[in-house]
Order: sequence, then structure tokens, then C-alpha cells
Amino acid sequence: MNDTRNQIITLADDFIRTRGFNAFSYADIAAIMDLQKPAIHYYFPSKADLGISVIDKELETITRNRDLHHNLPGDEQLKELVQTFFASSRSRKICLTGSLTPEYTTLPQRLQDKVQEMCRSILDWMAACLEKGRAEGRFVFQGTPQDRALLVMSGLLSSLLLSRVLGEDIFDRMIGQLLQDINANFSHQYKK
Amino acid sequence: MNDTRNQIITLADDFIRTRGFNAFSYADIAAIMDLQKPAIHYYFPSKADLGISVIDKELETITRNRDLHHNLPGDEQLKELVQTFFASSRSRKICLTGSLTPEYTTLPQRLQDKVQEMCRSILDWMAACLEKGRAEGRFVFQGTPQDRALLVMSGLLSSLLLSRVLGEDIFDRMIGQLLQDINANFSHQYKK
DNA sequence: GTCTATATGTTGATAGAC
DNA sequence: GTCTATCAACATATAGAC
Repeated sequence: MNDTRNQIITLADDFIRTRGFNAFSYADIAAIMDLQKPAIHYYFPSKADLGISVIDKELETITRNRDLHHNLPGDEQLKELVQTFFASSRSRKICLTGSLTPEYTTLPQRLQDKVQEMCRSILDWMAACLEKGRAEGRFVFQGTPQDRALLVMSGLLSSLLLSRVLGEDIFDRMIGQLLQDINANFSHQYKK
Repeated sequence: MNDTRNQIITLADDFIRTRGFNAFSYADIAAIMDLQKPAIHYYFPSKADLGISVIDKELETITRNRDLHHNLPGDEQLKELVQTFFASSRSRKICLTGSLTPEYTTLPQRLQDKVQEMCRSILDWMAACLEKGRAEGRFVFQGTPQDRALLVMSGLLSSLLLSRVLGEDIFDRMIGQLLQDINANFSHQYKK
């Protein structure tokens, strides 16, 4: 149920990751779904509502994955996360953070708040993975897990941006180096 | 001379760094300069032309700075570069790469090509700084200078994106950690 | 070089019928 | 829920006068 609503969210998510929030329209979604624009407005009165729902879906995915993998070692949790970015790179999509933070100042306040919430949530998760993995002796790195999470997030985000411009091998080069920096031993096992 | 033309480029550069390429218009620039829109079209017939000129100006700046600092040690050259990003963070602007690569797929082909050229140029410079600095014993890092340059670029780019969303201290935390990772000793001397 | 006027298309959004 | 019809606002861009 709510199939139409979910399909709209899925398409919007896709557009945000390929074009950005300001570069797609209700008309784009309506055309693909063979609907008229007001049908989209019925589910999402304003574009901000649609953007918020896209992020809410992402937040649910993050929570689900955290719960699902919470008893795995830290490095295996991080590996799961790296795998989703690898898949993203393969389909030439960037992540929501890489797409929405550059446009941040142009977004409605409610959507800015959601973007902030999403950034915090992702960084929290990464920091938890890194802290657990270090305690388990599976990572070696300097500094706090929080600061290291910022650099891991940074590398994942940027690798998607740069691999679209400079070629797919950029992802392997960046993430390989990034993982080596924290002594992770799965540098060549994240492809699936 | 060409003062009007240069002022248009400067304003466009500013808009790209604060809002993104797709989120500003000829009307925005015309309003600030107290001109009408066709006056902007006189200098830049299409918006792609304007975007290309903004990047060309950036490429000139990069070349000038490379030439100006080419006999400095690698770490001091990198420090100059970090300083420009610090200033950018202070004024809540992102870098051209962080602004234009997310919108990459929506840009006209000519502008995409320019973005690619800019990315290569910046990465070349960073790799050269890192290689020189390592040879001089002022940096310590694993891997090729080219791969390390990707991570430095990544950190600088992302720190600007994230500090607008999560607060200014993000910049210090990320860049401090990033510089420590390569054993740079100017971690707390890039502010000016 | 800068203007007025205009073309042409798109945007996010609403009113109201079915 | 989905439609037709419509809106005001804005986009990039051009023609042609001064």
C-alpha cells in the first residue's frame, strides 16, 4: 500500500542523487510515472515535503542497518557501509549529503534542518563503527572516532563526486588509501 | 579596463560558491550591478560562457600561485592552499569543485569539460606539493602523492560543505586531523 | 555598451470537477 | 486519487533602438 507515494519518493531520491534537488521538477517525476503534476502535489504539497520524506526514508535505512549489524565487529559494519557507496559509484550516483549540502543555503529551512539531522546521524554511525573497531584491534588510527568519522565521510562523499568527473577508478584509489590509513584489512573486499 | 566584465565574473563566482550554478540567474547579477539582464548577455551570451570564464579565472589563480610559491618547501606551499580554504570556510563559501561536481550531470558539455580540467589542475598541484614535501622530509604518508592528493582535496572540499551545516569548528577538526595524518607541522598555523 | 521589449519555456503551486 | 485548467513568477535568450 501507499505504492504511489513510495514510488514518488524513490524517483525523487534518484533525481537528487543524479542531478541535485534544484535540478529536478514535479514534471520530471510525473512524466516517468505517467501521472499529472497535481497528483504528486496530492502526496507532497510542497517540494520541501518531498525532500524531507526522501531524507526520512534514508534515516530509516540507516537505523535499520545499524540495528541489523550492531553485533558485527566494527570493521565489518564499516565494510557494509562502504559497499553501499561502491554500488552508488557504479551507478554514477552521489550520496544525499554530497548532493544536498552544496545547495544547503538555497533549501527551505525545514529541509535544511533535515539535512543537518541526516549528517549527524551518518557521522554518529561511522564514529560508532570506528570506535568499536579500534577497541577490537581491527582499526588503528590517531584522534577521536568522531574526527576520524568526518574524514571517512569526507572520503566516501568526495569519491562519488570525483569519480563521476575523473573516472570510476578514482573510487578504488581513494577508498583503498582511506582504509589503509586506518589499517582496515578489507580494502579489496568491499565490491559486491 | 573590462571592469564590468570582471565584476560579473566575480559576482558569478560568489553565487556559485554560495548557492550553486543552477540556483542563480542573470537577474541576480543584474540587480546587484544595477544593470539590465541583456547587458550581462552582451559579455556572456550563454550561462555556460559565464561558468567557463569563472573557472578560467580560477585556473589562472592556480597557475599564478604555483609559479609564485614554486621554490617554497612543499608543506609551506600546501599551507598557502589550506589558508585559502580556511578563508572560504570563514565566509561560508564552498569551493568551485564542491559546488560544480554535484551538479555535473546538469551542466552543458563545454562546462563539464572545464570542471574536469579544473579538478585535474588542482589535484596536480596538490600532488606536486605532497611529493616535494615528502622528499624534503616535511611530510610522512603512505601511497602515491596522487592518491594522497585525492584525500587532501576530499578533506578540504568536504570540510567546507560540512562546516556550513554543522558549524565552523568542523573545519579545524577535519583539517587538523588531515594534516596530522601526513605529519605536517603547521596544523595550527593556517589561520590568517 | 546598455537599453526596452519580447519570445519561449519551465517552475512550484492551487482551484475545482470527476 | 487523479484530472483539466490555470496561475504568477522566473528562467535563458534574442531583436533591435539608442
